[in-house]
Amino acid sequence: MENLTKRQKQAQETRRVLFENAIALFREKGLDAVTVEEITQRAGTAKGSFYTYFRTKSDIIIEEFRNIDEYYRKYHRNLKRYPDARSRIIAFTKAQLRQVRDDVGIAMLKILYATNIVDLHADKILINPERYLHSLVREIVAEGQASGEFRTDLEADELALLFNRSMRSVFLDWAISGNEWD
Amino acid sequence: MENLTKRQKQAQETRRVLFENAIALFREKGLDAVTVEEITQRAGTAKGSFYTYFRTKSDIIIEEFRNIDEYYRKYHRNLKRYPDARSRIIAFTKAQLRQVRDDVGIAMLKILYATNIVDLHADKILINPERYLHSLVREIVAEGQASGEFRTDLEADELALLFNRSMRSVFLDWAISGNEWD
DNA sequence: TTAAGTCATTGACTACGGTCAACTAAACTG
DNA sequence: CAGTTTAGTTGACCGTAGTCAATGACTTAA
Repeated sequence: MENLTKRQKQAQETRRVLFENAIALFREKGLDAVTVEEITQRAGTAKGSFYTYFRTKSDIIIEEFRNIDEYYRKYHRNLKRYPDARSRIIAFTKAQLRQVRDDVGIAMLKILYATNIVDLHADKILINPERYLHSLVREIVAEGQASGEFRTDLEADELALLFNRSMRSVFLDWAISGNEWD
Repeated sequence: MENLTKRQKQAQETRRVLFENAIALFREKGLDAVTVEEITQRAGTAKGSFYTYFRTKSDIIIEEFRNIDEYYRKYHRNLKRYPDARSRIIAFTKAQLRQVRDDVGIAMLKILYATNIVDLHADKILINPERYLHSLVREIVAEGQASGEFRTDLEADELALLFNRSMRSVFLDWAISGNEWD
């Protein structure tokens, strides 16, 4: 962190300022109501600089979302309190629903799904099995299979994929409808 | 159809010509590579006219998709050949997968999902339970419940919703990934 | 027939996302 | 240290989606 040249430090700082102003503005007014020019003005840079650090306006959202795996890492410890795989997966499901509803929010959810669908070059973070989220679910599933709680006619990987896909479908419906909740 | 004034007939014709040229161009080059100006030029109208009849460029896709319920209406008759609800729902699932893969295509699928998520004012055709698709599935489910093939601890409506949501999640993953298929 | 009213049509215009050649200051090099 | 290279920054510029005030052909009513 400290063996950076003055130039690199400044570049990092520019990036940081752009990112933070962008997030703040998006939270205030939503992605569509914020222009890139507005972001760069508030950050005190030129419009072009934004595109030095981010491919598109919605890249900001993807980047913010990437931080969210942190949440799951923390939550992981919590799970040990539950005695069996069944109650763990239920607790996890509830936590995920709560987290998406309250922390991520519908605006960000919409942008995430839309960007992942439309943008050919975006990193497909929603379906990427490298994500911590996936290995966490896979782990619970494998435990459940070992203890005989879950079916074993499918690989743990595959079962975890199906589980995550189900969650995605719930979020998709929520993103489309824009209200109702269970 | 025939008690229209000359003006109304012409308006309808303008709309038709715009729609057909738009669809043709989208099939040739894809939504993003086609400009609205290009569509209106080929249709022999001014750009503004496009927006008299369609709210946005992608509205065309939504309108085209609405015709697709026709497919399910036709398919419905086909289902009587299958003896029980279980084989019917399996046949229907296969038909739907095939139809989306071959007839709808990934490009249109992407636009459909993205528009339904992003556009607040778009009609939410994907999750609208008024669609023929929904009542078809609901019917098969109800039959299966009556014959004891399917669980009855959930309403037929609810089970049909879950079924359709599952299908959507498969299509969503396909739309995001842009390739692999099972 | 004619005058008033309506509404499809038009294209110049705005606004915004994204590009890129020029600029400049920092970083190397000898 | 001066000369050269590198890379972060800039803002004028481009292309396109979507808007809207003006137009005039069609409709209606008298």
